[in-house]
This record gives sequence, structure tokens and C-alpha cells, in this order.
Amino acid sequence: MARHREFDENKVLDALRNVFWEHGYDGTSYSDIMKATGLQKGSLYAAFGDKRALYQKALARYDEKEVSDAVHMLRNDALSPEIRIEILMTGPIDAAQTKEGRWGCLLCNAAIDQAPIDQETENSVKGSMERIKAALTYAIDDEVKADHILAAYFGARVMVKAGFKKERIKNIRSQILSMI
Amino acid sequence: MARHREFDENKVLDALRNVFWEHGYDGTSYSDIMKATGLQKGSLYAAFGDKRALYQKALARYDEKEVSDAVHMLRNDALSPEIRIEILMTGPIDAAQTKEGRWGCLLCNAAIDQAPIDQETENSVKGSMERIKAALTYAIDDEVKADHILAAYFGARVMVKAGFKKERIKNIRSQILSMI
DNA sequence: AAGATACTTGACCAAATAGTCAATTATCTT
DNA sequence: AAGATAATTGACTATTTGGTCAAGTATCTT
Repeated sequence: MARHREFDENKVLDALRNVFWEHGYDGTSYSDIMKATGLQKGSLYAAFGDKRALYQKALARYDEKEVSDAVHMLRNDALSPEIRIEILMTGPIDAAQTKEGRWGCLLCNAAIDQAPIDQETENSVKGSMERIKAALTYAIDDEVKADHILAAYFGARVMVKAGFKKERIKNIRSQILSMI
Repeated sequence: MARHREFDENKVLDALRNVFWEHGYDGTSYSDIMKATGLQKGSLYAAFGDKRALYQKALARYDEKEVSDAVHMLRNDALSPEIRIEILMTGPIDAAQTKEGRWGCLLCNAAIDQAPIDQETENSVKGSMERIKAALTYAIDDEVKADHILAAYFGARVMVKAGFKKERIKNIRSQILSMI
């Protein structure tokens, strides 16, 4: 019937997720988005909607990929619960050593910069966080500890963003492991 | 020799801290700052400098007041270490119940939105965080646990920003208290 | 081959942005 | 009282912002 889309939707969604992940909502301008995706404004609007809608797509993409990966790992009964928690808490340690690691956790970033002023963002962020919490509860069978590990994990990601070195982040993991 | 300043510097610094605390760096425009402080642009520039300098003043103000309050409490030997940690971890629980609580922790907010792209912000944030860490270490005499409590505290503040209710934040406190 | 249809492009817009500056106003020193 | 000095004001600017739209282009169906 008509012309095809020229872009690979998956690649564009990854680019969207990355650009908002790195720079936040207010820190990302439309020209940043155009450069990251290689698309013109008109195409972005036609395909996805306005800037808020693009941000939502980025959050959804993060949930589908990064959050789902973590959730599957935490629900993998082939590994002991201790190992699963160790893998989770090693993420921020690795992040402290790479450039992309300084992007932090998109859930934390969105919680801080948009959740308090945008209901949709709050829903997305809380939804993703609750998925991780549920997987943690599945792994260790303790809701109180699950919330606590979630907090320590997010706190570690914040400390990485603040520029703390990996030795300090390791302290967080080791205390968590000696607790469970 | 010349005309006096008409504004109360302390009040202006409090207003500055509050407006950046609530809206972040990119989320705060000059007109927001003018409204919050009651000053015109020219006066703000003459007295404090450009927007980045204003942000630094806000971070310094937060360190002088909020961070110092927490540090003094943690170093107060009239209270048992357990009570001091309990008081610290009750902060986020109270925050989950008020409008201002949704502002979160300015250290976390700045860590996420400016520290990765601005060296001065990173220095300020890390400096304040290290002051709390040192006070925690003083209180419980355990560096590993101190880093861990710091992370749990920041994580709790992030979860409050994400909109979690106080019952969930209480879980974080109770796990910390059963750990020390 | 020829419409019909949808994608793509880039020029365009109004509003908001951070920052500047000359003119005005108030207070101190002498 | 008068001049010197500094704070205050608000108009001004250049740039960037998110968002729109008409014109052009590619591909499908018939």
C-alpha cells in the first residue's frame, strides 16, 4: 500500500533508551535524540509521538531488556540464592569501572528526575522495581530482606554515579552477602 | 561607601537550595530561581555568579545544614549507636509521608543529574557523602557496614522518590537494625 | 504502469533559555 | 550637602528548546 519504514525499530529504541539513560529527560534535547537515532523530527513524531512518549518508550525498552535480564537471573533455580544475589550486587561494582557504568541505573535516574512530576514515569519505574523485588523475594523467600537488597542495590548505583571507586562498592556487596 | 544589599543572604541561599533540591539542575530555570529568591537576574549574577555557581551554593548550603545535622546526630555519644542508626533510617520513612519528602536527598539528586558531567558537583557530592560515611563509621566502628548503611539509606531515598509507601521503606530500616 | 498510501525531509515557528548591560536608586564617607 | 560607590532593575540579545507542516519520495496494490 505504501512506503516502508527505512529504520530498524529495535535499533532506534536502543538508541532512545541509551540517550535518555545517559543524559536524563531534561538533559536530552531533540537534537540529541536526532543524532542518537539518525532520524529526523518528523519521523520520530510520526512513529512514536512527542518527547514524553519517546521517554516512555525508552523506559519500556529498559524494562524489556535490562530489567528482564536481572529478573531471569534471579529466578534461575540452577544457581544458589547466594550466587544470584552475588551476581546482582556485582553489577554496580563492574559499572564503577566503565564509562557506561556512570550512566547508572535508568530506574534510579527516572525515579529522581521524572517520577515525582510525571505519573506515567512513576508507574513505569515502580513497576520495574516491583518486578525486581518479586524476583528477589522468589530467590530468598523473605520480603523484608528483598526490599533491603533492592535499596542497597539502588544505593550502590547512586554511589557509582557519584564517582565512588569499586572497592567501596564491594563493601556493599560483602555486607549483603554476609547478611543472607 | 555604597548601597547595602537589600536581601537576606541566608534566606536567598535557603531558597536556592530548595529550588534546585526540588527540580534539579536542568529542571530549574532562571525564572524559577528569580521567583524562589525574589531577586532579579542582575542581582543574582552580581552576588553569586552564573547558574552553575548558584547550584554550587545550593549544594554547599545543603552540606552546611542538612548534612551537618545528620553528622552531628551520628556523632552524638549520648545516644546508643543503634538509636543513631534508627534515627538516620527513619528519615526516609518520614519523607515518604510529606510533599517535601518527595524532593528526596539533594546528594542523590545531584549525584544522578550532574555529578557525571560536572567535576565540581562530583567533588561536592562525594565530599558530603564521605562526611556521612565517616560519622557512620564513628558510630558503629565498622567501615564495611558504614558503606552498606550509606547505600541502603540512599536507596531508600530513591525508592521514596519513586513513590514507594512508608511500609516498604520501613522494611529497609528494620533489616539494617537487625544487622548491626 | 498508475494511483494510493505512508514515510521522510528540512524549513519554519513561538516560546523559553541563560546571560548582559546601561540606567536608576540607595547608602556610605567626607 | 555632595560625590563616590555599589546594589538593583528590567529591557535586551542570541541561542536553543519542543513541536508543526507542506512538499517530496519510495513502495505497495491493482
